[in-house]
Amino acid sequence: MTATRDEIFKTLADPTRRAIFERLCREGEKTVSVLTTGAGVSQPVVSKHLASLKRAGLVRDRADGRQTHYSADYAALAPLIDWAHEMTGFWEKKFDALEDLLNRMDQ
Amino acid sequence: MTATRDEIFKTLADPTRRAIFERLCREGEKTVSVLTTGAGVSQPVVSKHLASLKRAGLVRDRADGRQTHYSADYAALAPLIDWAHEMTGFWEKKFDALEDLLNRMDQ
DNA sequence: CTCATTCATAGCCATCCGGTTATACGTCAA
DNA sequence: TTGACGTATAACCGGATGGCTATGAATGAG
Repeated sequence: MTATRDEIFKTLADPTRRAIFERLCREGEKTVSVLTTGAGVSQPVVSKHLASLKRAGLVRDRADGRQTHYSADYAALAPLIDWAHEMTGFWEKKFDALEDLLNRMDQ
Repeated sequence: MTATRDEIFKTLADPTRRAIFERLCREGEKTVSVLTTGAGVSQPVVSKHLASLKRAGLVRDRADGRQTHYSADYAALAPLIDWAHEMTGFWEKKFDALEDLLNRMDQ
């Protein structure tokens, strides 16, 4: 369930897979056949990528007769955003420390 | 120079490489030999990862005698953050659209 | 029932990639 | 100059992975 940061990064690293996820984000719920048109790869490949995305918690699937509807799970991006903000946060800390130092030197 | 989003994702996908970047973010500038201690891999591997990070614009290097100092370039994370926010943004738009629809049905 | 449709899985292959050791290159010390 | 040190590169290897085709499984249509 709780996808690791590593899984999320690895899953989004592939351009084809990221494009599928991006399309689900932009256009909402889509079936596999619809996603296959315009994906540039065969249907089995799309299914495999969707399975990866699901494993990483990035998409949900909903069975409906013989077709499966996939949709993006936006909340799954939170760990990625948090990590990035944490990393840039270290920079701000250093900047603050420098500022403090300069202020102290000023006095 | 301007690293593509794909390069950034691919570069950060590897755990070892991401750990090196993370350490540079947390602890600031470090030499290759220092980074090698605790990296869990050999020095050539660290050098190769640093070259990848540099290619993606995630780190800078500074030559100093026979050692090379590497440091994180925090600004390089911006495309990643922007992309993630854009993706979640589509969700908010849909939410707003739903809200609008409900409001209109209410009238 | 029969056949088409939709999707997932299996099996295969080529390529990529992260790891290794060996080595070359440049720099500082003696 | 000689040798030790720090780093980058070369050559190589095994495993992971993204693509394909073929096929199976389940459902809907006729």
